[in-house]
Amino acid sequence: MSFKDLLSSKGRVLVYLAERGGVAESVELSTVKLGRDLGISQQSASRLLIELESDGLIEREDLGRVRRVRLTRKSVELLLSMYAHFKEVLEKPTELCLEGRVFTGLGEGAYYTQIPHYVREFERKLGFRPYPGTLNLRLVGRDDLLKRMILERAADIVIEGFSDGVRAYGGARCIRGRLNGEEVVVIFIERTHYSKDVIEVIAPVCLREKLGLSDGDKAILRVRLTPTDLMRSRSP
Amino acid sequence: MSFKDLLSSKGRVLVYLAERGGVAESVELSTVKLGRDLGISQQSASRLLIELESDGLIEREDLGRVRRVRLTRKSVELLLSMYAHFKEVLEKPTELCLEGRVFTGLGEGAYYTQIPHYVREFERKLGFRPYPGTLNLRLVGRDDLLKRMILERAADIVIEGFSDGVRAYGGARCIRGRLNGEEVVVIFIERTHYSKDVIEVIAPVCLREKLGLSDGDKAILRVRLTPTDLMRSRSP
DNA sequence: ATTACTAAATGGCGAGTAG
DNA sequence: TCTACTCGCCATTTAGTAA
Repeated sequence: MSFKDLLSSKGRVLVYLAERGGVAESVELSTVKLGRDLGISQQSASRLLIELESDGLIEREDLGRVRRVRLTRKSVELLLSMYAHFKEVLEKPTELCLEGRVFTGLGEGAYYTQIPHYVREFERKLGFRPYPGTLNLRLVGRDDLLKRMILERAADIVIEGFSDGVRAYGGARCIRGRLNGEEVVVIFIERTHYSKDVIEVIAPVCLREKLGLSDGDKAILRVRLTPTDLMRSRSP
Repeated sequence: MSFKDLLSSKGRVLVYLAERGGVAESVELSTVKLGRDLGISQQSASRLLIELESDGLIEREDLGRVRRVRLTRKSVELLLSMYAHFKEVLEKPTELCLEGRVFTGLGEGAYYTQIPHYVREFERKLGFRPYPGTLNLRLVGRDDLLKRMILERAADIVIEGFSDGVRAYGGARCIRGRLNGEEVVVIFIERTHYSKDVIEVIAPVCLREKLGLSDGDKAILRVRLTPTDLMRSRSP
C-alpha cells in the first residue's frame, strides 16, 4: 500500500506531473505513457487530461507528433496548499495529555534520586539536580495507558545504570513535560515494580509543595511531541 | 476548488482524523458527524470506516454511546510518506533551463554598467563590480518565452533607478544563475528596448572571453528556483 | 441515538473503435 | 502512431431500513 492510494486519480496525475518537473516547465506526455505509468488505461488517461484541462489545472499543446503538458498556477497552488496543510498537521507538535492521581510510593524514589551516580547523570542530561523523590501518578484519563506506552518509547533522554560491584543499578529513560504547568521530567525506570498505569516525574523543586498536591489529587501531565517522535514511539 | 479534491475518499478520512489529533490519540467520531463534515452520506462514512479498519489504517472502539477512532502506525506512516514525497517534489529547487544565441547589442549595456550609481548598486546588491556590458541572448529553446516571464517575476534583487536632474535612469531586477556553468546574474532592465525573446546577463568577468563565446553561439542559462519562487513568478 | 445492511442510482473505468 | 468518442461493466455512492 502506497500513499498514492490516498490520492484521487486527478491528484495522482498532478503529482505525476510535479514529479517530472511540470511545476517549472512542460512535460512531454502522451495518454498512452500516462496510462502505462499510472497503471490505468489510455482511455482513462485521456479522459483525466481532458477533465484536468477543463478544470484549469493543466495546459496542453500539440506539436505534431509530440504532446506537452504543464501545470497551471492554479494546480501548483493546489499542490502547495496541500503540502502546507500536511506540514501544519504533521509537523506541529501535538500535546499528549495524561491525567493521574497523586499517590505515595514506598520511598524508593527518594533513595534512588540521591545516589551520586544518578544525581550526576541527571545534572548532565537534564541540567538540574532533582528534588529527592519521584512524584507518582496513577493514570485515570482516557487512552492514558496507550499514551503512557507512546511516551515511554518517545522518551529519549537516557540515564545510564551502573554497578558498584555488589549489585547492579538499572537505567532509565526520560522525557520533558509539564505537570499542572510546572516543568517536570517524566522518568521511566527500567526495572520498576510499578505497573503500567503509573507514571513517575521528577523536578528540581518539590512538586507537592510548589503545586499544592496531596495524595488523591488529580494532576495533568502534558508532553509535546512531533509526529516524527510519535512514529518512533508507536506500537508496530 | 480545494486540495481535498486531490485526495481519495479514504485519504480524506485519514487527513480529517490527523487534523483532529488522531495521530496522537483517539478522536470521538460518529458516522453521522463524519458524513456531515466530509459532505458525504452517513452510509458512505460508515462504509469508509469499515474499509479503513479492515485495511489496518484505523482502530475503533465503542464505549456505550460514544465511539472513538484513532490512526494506526500504518496510516501515520502513509501520511508521513506522502508528506515527505510532497516535500521532496515541491521544495527541491528545480532548474529553469533556457537556451539562447549570443548577439551583439547596441552598446547600451556597456554604457549603463559603467554609470557610477549602477556600479555602486551592483556592488552592494550582487557583491561584485560587473565587467562592462551585458551579454545578450536571443532565446531559442522550448518554452523559453514562458520561462523568461517566470524568471522575470522571480527576479528579486532590485537595482534602483535614479535621476541626475536632467533625465531619469530606470531600475532593474536581477536573479542569479549559471551560463554554461559560469556564475552570472540575469538582469531585467525596466525599460529595455529589447523584445521578450532576449535575456541579458552580467558577470564579474568578460563572459565572451571566459566562455569563448562569439555571436551566433548557443549558450545554456540555468537558474535554480524553488516552487515557492515559481509561485511568485507564475502568470495568474 | 447510533451503525450498517441491501438495493438502486450514479459515476468512473476500460474495450472497441473512429478520426 | 496518436487522441478521444461510445458503450457496457463494475465500483462507489446514496436511500431505505433494520437492529
